[in-house]
Amino acid sequence: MTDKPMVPSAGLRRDMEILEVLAGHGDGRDADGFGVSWIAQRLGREKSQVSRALRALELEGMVERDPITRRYRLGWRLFALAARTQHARLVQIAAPYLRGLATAFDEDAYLCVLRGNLVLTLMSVPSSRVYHRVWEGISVPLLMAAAGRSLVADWDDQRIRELLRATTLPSELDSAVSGTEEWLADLAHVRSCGYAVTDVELEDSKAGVSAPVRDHRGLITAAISVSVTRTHAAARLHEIGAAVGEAARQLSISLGLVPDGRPVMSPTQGSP
Amino acid sequence: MTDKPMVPSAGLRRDMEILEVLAGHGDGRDADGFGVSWIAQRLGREKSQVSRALRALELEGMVERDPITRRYRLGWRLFALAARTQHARLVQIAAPYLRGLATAFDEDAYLCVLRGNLVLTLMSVPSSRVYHRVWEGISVPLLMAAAGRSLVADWDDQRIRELLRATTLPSELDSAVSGTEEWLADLAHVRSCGYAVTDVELEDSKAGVSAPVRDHRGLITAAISVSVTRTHAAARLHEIGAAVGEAARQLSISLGLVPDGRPVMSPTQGSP
DNA sequence: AAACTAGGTGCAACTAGCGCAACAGTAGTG
DNA sequence: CACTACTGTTGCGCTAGTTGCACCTAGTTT
Repeated sequence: MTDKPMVPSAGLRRDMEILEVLAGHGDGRDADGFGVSWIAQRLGREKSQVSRALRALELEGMVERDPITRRYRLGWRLFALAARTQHARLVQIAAPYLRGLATAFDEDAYLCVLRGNLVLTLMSVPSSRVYHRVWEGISVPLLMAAAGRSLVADWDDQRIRELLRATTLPSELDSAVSGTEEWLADLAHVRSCGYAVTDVELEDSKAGVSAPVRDHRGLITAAISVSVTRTHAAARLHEIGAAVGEAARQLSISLGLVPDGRPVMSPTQGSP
Repeated sequence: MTDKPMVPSAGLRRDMEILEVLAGHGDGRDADGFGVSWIAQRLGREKSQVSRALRALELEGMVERDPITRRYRLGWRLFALAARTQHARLVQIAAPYLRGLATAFDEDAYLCVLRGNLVLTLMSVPSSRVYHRVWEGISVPLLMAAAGRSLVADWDDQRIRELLRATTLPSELDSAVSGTEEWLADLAHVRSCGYAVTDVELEDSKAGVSAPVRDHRGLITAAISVSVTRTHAAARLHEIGAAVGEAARQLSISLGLVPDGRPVMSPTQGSP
C-alpha cells in the first residue's frame, strides 16, 4: 500500500530540489543567492531541514555560501563534476563550430540534445543582438525547439506520429506547430539535405534552422541550431541551413564519424 | 561514542563519493562509464548500497546509464544545473576581485564577456575619479575593448586574422588599432604572461590591461580589464597587468578551474 | 526598548537505509 | 552442458540518521 521505498532516494530528492531552486530559472534576476527560509518556504519544507541539508551540501562543496550575505549558491564541486560530463566534452568540441556559425550570420547558435521528449540546450553562442535569452541548461518541448526535427530525424514514422499525438501544447502555440504530414515531410528533408528548417515555433524567434550531429556509431547525439530573426527570405533560410548542415557534418567527423560511412539508414544522401 | 552527527550527511556523502568515482580520477580512459561492482569495491561499500544509490541518482538525472553496456556515467542534470548558473555565478564571484583591483590602483575595473564580435561589459566598479563612464550592458567592437585581446586569447591565428580582416572600424579610430602581427604578438603575450596590455583604443581611457577568466572547463568565459588613465609609464602598466592577471587567475580557480591541470586538450585543436 | 525576521540547535519519535545473504542474469572455459 | 565466475538486484531485521517541533541567538526595524 504505502509504497516500499524501492528507491532509497529520501534525502536525495530533497537535495536535488534544493539545488534546483539554487539554480534558479536561469533567466531571473536571482542574482546573489538564496536564504534558508526562502528556500524552505518555496519547497514547503522545514527550515531546520533545509538548513542542515545546506550545511551538508556545503561541506561537500555542492553549494557555497557568501560569507557576508549568508546566502547560498551552487558550489565549485558541482561545476567540477559538470565539467566531467560527456555533455561538457561535446560542448568543448562543438564550441568552435557554433562560434563560426554565430559570427558568420550574426545569429544565435545553439547545441541541443534530446532528453526524453524534451530538448535540452547545452550551449548557446549569442549574436551581437542586444537581447539574448539564455537557454543553456533549459529544456523545452520537442515540438517547440528548432532543433527538434533534427534530433528525431532517425525515428521511424510510427514513432513520430506517436510523439505528435502524445504531445499537448499550450493552446496559443498550437497553431504554430505544423501538422503531422508536414512534420514527416520535414524529416525527409533533414535526411536528404542534412538540415531542417522550422518556422514560427520558439517564442523569441520567428524561424530557425538545425542539423543533426552524429557520433562515431552514426547515431544522432545532438543537434546544432541557429535562430533566424532578421529576415524571412527563404533563400537566406536555406543558405544558413546549408551552413549549419555542413558544420554539423564536420562536427560529427570530429566526434569520430567516418566521413562517408553509411549510418544505419537514410537512403539517398549525396555528401555535399 | 562517535561524535553526534552535527551534519546529517549520511547518504549525501555516499552519493558524492559515487559521483566522484564516476567523474574519473582525472586520467583518461574511463571512457564509457563504470559498473556497480567496480564502484562498490573502489569505495569499500556494499554492492547493494551502490546499486540502489545509483538507481536513485539516475532517477534524478545525476547519473545516466548506457542502455547496452549497463554502465553508469555522470548525467545531464549536473550539466544543466551548472549551465544555468554559471553566468550569475561569474558576476557574483567576480565582484570582490573587481573591487579589489579598483581600490588597489584607483582605476575603473570591468568584467566583460564576448558576444558575437562584440565585447559586452557585465559589471563595472568605478574608481574614485569624479567622472566614470558606465559601461554595463554596453557592447563595443572587439578591437576597441581592452578586454578584447584576453577574450580571444585561445583562438588560433587563422581565426584572429579573419577577425581582423573582417572588422571595419570608424575611420578616426583606425590608426588606434595595431596591425595584425602586433595583435598576434599581443595574444602570445597573454598566453605566456597571463595578461594583455592595450594602448589607445577605448574612447575615454588611454590604455588598459586585461586578463582572461577561465571557467571550470578551462575555457575563456570572461575577462577582467582595468583602464589606466593616470600615467602612461610602461612600468605601471605591467604592474597593474600582473595584478589583473593574478586576480583573473584566482577568479578562475574560484570558478572551479583546477589550478595547474590541463583543461582537456592542450595543443592546437583541429577546428575551423 | 520591544517586535520583528532569518538562521541554527536539542531532543524524542520514527522511518529510511545499511548489510547480510540469497537470488537472477550473463559469460566464459574446457 | 553443467561448472564456475562473474555482475547486478532484492527481502528483510536492526540500527542509525532524519524529522519536526519548540526553543534559542543574532541582526534589523519600529
